[in-house]
Amino acid sequence: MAKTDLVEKTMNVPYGLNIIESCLTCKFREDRLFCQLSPAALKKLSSIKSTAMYPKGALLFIEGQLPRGVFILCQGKAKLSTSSKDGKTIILKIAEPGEVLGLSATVSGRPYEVSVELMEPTQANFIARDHFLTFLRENGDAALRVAEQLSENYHSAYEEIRTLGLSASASEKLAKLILEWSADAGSSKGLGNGKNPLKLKVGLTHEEIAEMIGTSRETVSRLFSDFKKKQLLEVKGSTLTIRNRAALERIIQS
Amino acid sequence: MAKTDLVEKTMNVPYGLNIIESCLTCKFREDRLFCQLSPAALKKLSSIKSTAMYPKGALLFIEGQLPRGVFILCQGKAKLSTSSKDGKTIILKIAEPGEVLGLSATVSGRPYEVSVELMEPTQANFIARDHFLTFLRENGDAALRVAEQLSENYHSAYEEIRTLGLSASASEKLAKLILEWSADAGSSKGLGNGKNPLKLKVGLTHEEIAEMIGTSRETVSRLFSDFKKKQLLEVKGSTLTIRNRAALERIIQS
DNA sequence: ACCCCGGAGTGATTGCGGTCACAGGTGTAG
DNA sequence: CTACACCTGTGACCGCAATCACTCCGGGGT
Repeated sequence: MAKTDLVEKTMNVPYGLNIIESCLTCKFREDRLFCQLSPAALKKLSSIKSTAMYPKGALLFIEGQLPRGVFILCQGKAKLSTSSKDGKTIILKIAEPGEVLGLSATVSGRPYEVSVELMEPTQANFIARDHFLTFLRENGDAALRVAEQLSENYHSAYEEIRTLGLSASASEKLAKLILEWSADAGSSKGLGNGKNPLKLKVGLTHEEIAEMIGTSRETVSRLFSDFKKKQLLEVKGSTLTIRNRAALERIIQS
Repeated sequence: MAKTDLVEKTMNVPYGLNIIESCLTCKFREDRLFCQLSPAALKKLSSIKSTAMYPKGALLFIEGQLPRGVFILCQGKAKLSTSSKDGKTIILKIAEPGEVLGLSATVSGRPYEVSVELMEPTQANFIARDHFLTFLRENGDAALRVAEQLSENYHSAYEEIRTLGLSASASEKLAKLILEWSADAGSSKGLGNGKNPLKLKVGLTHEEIAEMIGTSRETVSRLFSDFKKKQLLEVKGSTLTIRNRAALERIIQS
C-alpha cells in the first residue's frame, strides 16, 4: 500500500517508535474489536483505514468536535478527559494499545464527548466516519462487535459513576484506583501482601491522579503520605510498591 | 412465588392499565430502537418477545444478576439505580416508555450493572438473551441500531460523570437536574422566564432527588427552600414551577 | 375519627477536603 | 553548571454539606 510506503519513507525513526507494519501481524489484533471477522471483511477494513504517527502530547480529537471517525491505538497510551468551562478537568480513563477511540460519537453522530491526548509517541489507525458506517452496515458481525465494545465503554463509565457517586472519602477513591492498577498489572494471584510486594509503574503526576478521582492535587499528596506512613505502600520515583493490599481493600470497605 | 400468583390472578384489569395490544400499533414504535426494520425482521422480533404486566415497585432485574435478556418499557416509568454495600444508593436515570433496559449487560454477557424498579404499574416486553443475540446476528441493521442505543446510554452515563465530577456545589447539581427536567418537558422555547412560568410534575421524593445528584435528603430540602426564597421557583404539591430559568442557568455557570 | 408512617423542613455541630501559600526537589535545556 | 519549569510535600484556614435530632405535615388504613 502506498500509504504505508509513505509512512516508512518519511518516518524512518519517527519518534523513536518501531512501526507496526501491518494489522495482520499486529499482536493486538487477536484480543480486540475486529478479530474473527471474515477475510473479506478484514480486507475491506484495512482498505479504509489509514495509519499515522503522532508525537507525545498530540490531540487526536477534542470534546465538542463533530465526529470525524474512529482511532485505533496501535501503540502508546492516551488520556481521555473532559473539562468544564472553569478549567476543572476529569480524566475518564487511560486508553491502552488496541483500544478504539471515538466509537460512540462516530456511531451516534453526536460530538465527541471527550478529548484524547497522547501520553507517548503513538501510532494509530484512523477510519473516517462514513466509511466506517457503511462498513458496519455491510458487515453485521462487525456491528455486533461494535455493540460489545460500546457495552464495555458503558460499563467503565458506569464504574466511574460508582466511584464518584458512592464513595464517601477521597482515600476510598484513591485506594480503589490503586487496586485497579494492581489488577491490571500483576493480575497474578495474591501479590501485594506482606512478603510479596507488588511493584507497578505509575506514569502519572499527582495532579493527574487527582483528576482521575475527582479531588485536588494536595489531597493526593497527603493521601500518599498517609498510606506510606501506615505502611500500605512505598513510592520510589515512578515505582509504586504495594505492601499491604488487604488494608487497601479494607479502606474501600464494608 | 405468591407475588407471581398475584400478578396472574389480577391480570384481567391488571393495574388499571390500558394494555397496548400490539407492537405494530404502539405509538412508541416510531421513535425507538427497532423502527425501520424490514417487515421480516419485525415479524421475527415480535415472535421472540413476550409481554407482561408488573405492579408498581416490581424489580425487573437486580444489579449483579446474570443477564436474562432485555426489557422494553411499553408504559410506565422505571428507576435505574445501583448501591454500595453500606446502603448508599445512586439513581442513574428514570427510564421512560419506549426505553430498552438491560441492553449492555445482555450484549456483553456481563452482569446487569443496575437494578430496575418500576415506579408505576407497567407493561413491558421481554426478549430472552439467546433469542436476542441470534436475532442481532441475523439482522445487521438491528445490530447497528443497538449500537446507537448503546452510544446513547454511554452518553448519558458520561453526562452523569460530568455532573458528579465537575460540579462544585450541590446547588449546581440540583439546578442542572431541574433544567434537564424542564428540557424534557416543555422543550418549547423560552418558557420559565418572568411572565412565562414553566410547570412540571415531579414524581420524586426529596430522598430520590438526593440520590440522583449524589447528596443528602436534607440538602435537597434546604436547596429547594433557598431557590424558593430567591424566587427561582415554586413548589405546590408535586408541581414545580420555574419562575426564573435564567438564574438557574447562572448557577450552573461559568 | 383516630393513628401512624413516610415525607418535608430546620437547627446545631463537626469534619473532610478545597484553596492559598510556600518550601524543597528533580529534571532538562541552554 | 546554572536556570527555569514543573513536580511534590506540608501547614493554615475555612466553608460546604453530611449527620444527628427533632418537629411538622398530610394521606391512608382501620
